[in-house]
Amino acid sequence: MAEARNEPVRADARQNRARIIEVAQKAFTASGDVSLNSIAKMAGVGPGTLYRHFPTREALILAVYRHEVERLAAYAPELLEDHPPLEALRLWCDRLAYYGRIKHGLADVLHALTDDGLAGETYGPIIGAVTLLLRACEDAGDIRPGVDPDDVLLMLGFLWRISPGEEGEARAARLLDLVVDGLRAGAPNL
Amino acid sequence: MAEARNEPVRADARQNRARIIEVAQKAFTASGDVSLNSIAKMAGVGPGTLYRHFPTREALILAVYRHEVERLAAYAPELLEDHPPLEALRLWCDRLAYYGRIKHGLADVLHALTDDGLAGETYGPIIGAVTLLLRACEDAGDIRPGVDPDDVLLMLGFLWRISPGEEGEARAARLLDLVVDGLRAGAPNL
DNA sequence: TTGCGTACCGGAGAGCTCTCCGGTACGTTC
DNA sequence: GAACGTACCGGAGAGCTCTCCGGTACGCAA
Repeated sequence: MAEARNEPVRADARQNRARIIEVAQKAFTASGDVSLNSIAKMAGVGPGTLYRHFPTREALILAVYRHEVERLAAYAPELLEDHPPLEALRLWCDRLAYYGRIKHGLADVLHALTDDGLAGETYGPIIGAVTLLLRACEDAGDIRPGVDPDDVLLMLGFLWRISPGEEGEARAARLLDLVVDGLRAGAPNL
Repeated sequence: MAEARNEPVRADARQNRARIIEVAQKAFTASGDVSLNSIAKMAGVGPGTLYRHFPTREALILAVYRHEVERLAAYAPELLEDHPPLEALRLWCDRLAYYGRIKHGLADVLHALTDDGLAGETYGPIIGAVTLLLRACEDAGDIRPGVDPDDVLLMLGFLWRISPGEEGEARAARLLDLVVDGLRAGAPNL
């Protein structure tokens, strides 16, 4: 169970690694078939550097994916500091939706990787984030008690199936309103 | 159900296609990561020709695989013409074993393709071949009646797990003797 | 601060994938 | 058998992947 993430020792190496991931994220979401060469150039490093950090294309994609998940999970506590719980929940869902639509573009590549322990690595942090938000909402009395994080994610499953674009944005927002409204404390049913 | 195999119209094109498959088969079984360039060169055609017939590496591998299966299935009736049924069965099993060990080398690549309707395309012809051989043996009274082709293939499953090489050959032959002996008419048990 | 060991950088380059297109020769028609 | 349309060939080449290695500068110790 030793979490063997290969974080470099030297500061410049860590910076390079982070910059590559950042650039790769934008590049990959724009189009799936970007050359690793061009990503290296955009990140201001040589091909050799990129390939030392990420030996294969898959490795880079995986790193981007992991990074996204981590940021998404870390976003929940940040939101709770600056917003009332229910609003934080709603904002977080917006971002989850955005993330879902983005990931949709990478789905082809990602699909080949899901054999690994990727699913667990993904849903763990995400469920943690949802749990945190729900508990805050419950404590504030904003939503009905006893809402299960898993249920929320289940309901939010549709976000993954909305394709990116102008229209998708609007549609996701509309459906999210419905879901969040349904969770509210004053909601009629049940 | 329209079998849309893209057989070329012109004779030279068909020859080229066949030669490429033949060369690719040898090349792939020798090592999985042969360059398509070198295969084209070995087949005496330009890269352009190879890529027109097989747009991607996967397509070529798939074609090789299909070709092998077809030849294996066609081998059964050939054997029955030249040999007594039980001997034919045994010879066919030898070849199945050989094929199984070869395919073992391609397993990595093949694994990614098994999502398609490949399984059906494989086992259909193979089961047909086994059925043919078993019926001939039954008619000749060489084996006990009521042997199911599926059962035979099931028993022969171990062939796929024997790795290629000198030692593997001998081992496969020994185990095959056991199985075929078990099928015989005069066998004691049951 | 200076000096040292080494982790790390990044460009040159070999080799591959895949495309484009002028030329060739196959099959057909008369 | 001769002439024609086109299916097909195959090499040149652009661009990519991945490696190797001399050089750089980071972290550390004194």
